[in-house]
Amino acid sequence: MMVAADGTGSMAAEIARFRRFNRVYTRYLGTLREGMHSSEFPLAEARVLYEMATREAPRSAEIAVALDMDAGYLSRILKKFEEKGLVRRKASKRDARVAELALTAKGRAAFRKLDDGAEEQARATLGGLGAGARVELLHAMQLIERIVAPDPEPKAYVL
Amino acid sequence: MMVAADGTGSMAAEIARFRRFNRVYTRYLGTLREGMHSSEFPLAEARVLYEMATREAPRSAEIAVALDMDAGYLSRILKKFEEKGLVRRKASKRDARVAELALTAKGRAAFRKLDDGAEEQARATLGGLGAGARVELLHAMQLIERIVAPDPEPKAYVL
DNA sequence: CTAATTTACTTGACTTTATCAACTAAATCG
DNA sequence: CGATTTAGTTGATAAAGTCAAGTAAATTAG
Repeated sequence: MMVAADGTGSMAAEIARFRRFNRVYTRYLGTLREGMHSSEFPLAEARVLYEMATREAPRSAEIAVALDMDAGYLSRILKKFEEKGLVRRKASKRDARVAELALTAKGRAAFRKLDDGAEEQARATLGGLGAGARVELLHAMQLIERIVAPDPEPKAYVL
Repeated sequence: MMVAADGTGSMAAEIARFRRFNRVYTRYLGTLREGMHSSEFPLAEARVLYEMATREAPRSAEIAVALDMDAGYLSRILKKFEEKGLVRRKASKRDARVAELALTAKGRAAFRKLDDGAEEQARATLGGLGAGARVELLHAMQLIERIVAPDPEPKAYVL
């Protein structure tokens, strides 16, 4: 029986490669040592800031969905941000249940700093690459993104 | 001035794409909700199990390096595993400082379960794809892996 | 050979993160 | 109106993760 004599690879081999990528990439992202090399904000907070900064009129529920994050947890983060003067919350006139969120100037500044850091880091990685490799890399990322982005399922097993 | 009228993209655009991939992928991996949909082991523990299961004679320091994980934290995880009967630790005859680690039968069983889950999950993702897309995806992953794997730097800013 | 250093890992002492259920309060539906 | 649903907050913990100090064995230097 002839299986995968071409470049296709057996299903088992494909699965192994897929999984290896996840391991390598989580390692690359530092998933296992949150905060260890303490950047100013832990990832969750940074991402909340990001969502706030890139939305017109951010609302808690939106952010929670976007980040797949517990609402209570998010609420506390937002409270903390408010105490630090990064975020303003005020009840919507329309619907008094919803809090209209906004970054303060200070919040925007904090975000900008993070954003610059991320930009810098990305630049450093891409910069060491050569135009060809860069194009390939970006192409690869876009491809993966298209496959993976629409999947809302929690991936419990990055192993 | 003509910039990137081909498919190349400006540097800024490339950076944006690179960063978006990281955001999408961390979301996909569920980085922001560790344990939320409680799988049997939190990611850190699962990965430790993985390292143990895939090494000949695992040692604590090796695993800590492989996973970029705090040694103290790892020590506790190992202790917990030992208490649960998943791991055996005994001092090396050679060097009494180093603990020779080994999975017990129970530990191997626990790993197998996780491993099967991961396999299953990977299979589900790949299975919904069609041979062509699958080949492309794996190819893309391999490419990214090659670029990213050798980089030991902690990526603080996935933003 | 002994004393200082280094290596390998463990422990104490916390701080942060994260979860989940219970709880207000406002809006909507029947 | 009363019953639900929706939005977000809180209490109560649990779990994760960090960092420094500590123990003990091995290595190195004098």
